[in-house]
Amino acid sequence: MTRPTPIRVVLADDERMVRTALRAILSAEPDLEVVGEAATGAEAVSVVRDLRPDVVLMDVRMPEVDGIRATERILATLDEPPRIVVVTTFENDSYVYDALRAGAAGFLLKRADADALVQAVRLVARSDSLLFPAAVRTLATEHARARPAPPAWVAKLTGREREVLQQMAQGLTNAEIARRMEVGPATVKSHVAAVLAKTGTRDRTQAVIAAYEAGFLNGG
Amino acid sequence: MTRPTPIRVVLADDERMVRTALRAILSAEPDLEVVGEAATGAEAVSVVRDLRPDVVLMDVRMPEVDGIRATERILATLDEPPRIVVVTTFENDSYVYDALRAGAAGFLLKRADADALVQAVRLVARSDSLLFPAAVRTLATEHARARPAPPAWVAKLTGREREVLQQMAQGLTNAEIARRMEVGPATVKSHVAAVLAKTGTRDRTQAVIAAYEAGFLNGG
DNA sequence: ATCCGCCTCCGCCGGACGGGGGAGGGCGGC
DNA sequence: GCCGCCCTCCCCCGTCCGGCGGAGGCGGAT
Repeated sequence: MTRPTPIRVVLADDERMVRTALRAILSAEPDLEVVGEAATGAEAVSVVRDLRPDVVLMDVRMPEVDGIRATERILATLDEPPRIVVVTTFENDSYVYDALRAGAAGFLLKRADADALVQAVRLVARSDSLLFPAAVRTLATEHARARPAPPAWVAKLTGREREVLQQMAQGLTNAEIARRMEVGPATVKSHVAAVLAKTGTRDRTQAVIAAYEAGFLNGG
Repeated sequence: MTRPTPIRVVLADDERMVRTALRAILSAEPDLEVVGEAATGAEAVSVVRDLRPDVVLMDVRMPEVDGIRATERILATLDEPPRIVVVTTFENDSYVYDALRAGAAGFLLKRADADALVQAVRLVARSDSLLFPAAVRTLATEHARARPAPPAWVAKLTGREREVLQQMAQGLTNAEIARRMEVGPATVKSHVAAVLAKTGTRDRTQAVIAAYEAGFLNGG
């Protein structure tokens, strides 16, 4: 169960104190060995290239090149890249998502206790697991809807116009919408006309398309 | 470093062999204790309610109530719920996403080795970390476009009909489509009629909606 | 050789749609 | 009080749309 060769770790963080602390924690474990350190992203890339560690603990915030970019570069240029664990201070950091995209094997908070840190390193070193804090659940459940900026017209619609557009997007005719909203067909026509004007579209089909692409629908 | 009370684990899997294997692996560790087992999702909920374990290893596929639903129920009903690790056989399982949504603390593959299993249990037991295999990266980067199975009508459309539907989804009129495709307006009308028939819709707006919801568009 | 599916077009018709212009009432702000 | 916004509804009219039925050509399958 004890492995012959220890897990080789590189630390990348611009603060010396952090590196020292991490080294102290990891060195206490017989199966872990800190083989190198880096204070910038650029340095991290070259150090990793030279030392070929099994795991890298990578701070997100670093001079010159940040941890995310350094991660991308390492994974893109090395044949058998190390597992990279991205480390940050704040949980709600948007870096969580960036780290995922960059190909990081894990994401750790600096406030994680020593125990969790050590186990995280061991885990990523030899399994294909990813390791992320609770924040990713938010991203996943909110469907990570990276809204590309909702078009201006959305705010300009009145309440009734919104309702009408919703129904249009269900494929209903004006008459059907009128029945559902318990108003006259002429009223619906007015609202539809207003929607077309504000969305800059010429017919209901284009308006529905605009609604879809604006992410205007509730539970799309 | 050794904790006074062991981590209490409950196993939920409908196959006895799997439970036995898991129990064997976990029992070999002095700091882990398997306190109960369940063969169905419903049983899992009640067992967990009674025994209050620290960690639950939950199979996705189980009779009566599947692992995902069982997870939801446990997390919804208990005040201090255990960390739940969802276990499955296939990595590309859509269950990965469901597990995230349900609030699972981790996701493990049955082919994971004993070492990874044990460490995963230890990790989730006392940190707020989530643990997921590489599959989540795909979900995250592909923006988790959970295709709900492309409707049958997609395959039934002829080449021309597809083209026409694409243009319809751009908000073009029949005349415009005719010009772009360099055919007569009557031809386009025929294709549109065919599209409406095959999609089971009554007008172009509904057809476009169907196209959007089917993920029919190229780079939507 | 025949059949069938696909693409191409035709005419006719009723209904839905969208543009234009207008009108009355309610409600809040200046 | 008056103005402005919103919601409600009205008429007219031209256009687009979709349903109906039909037709010819072309190519692959049997």
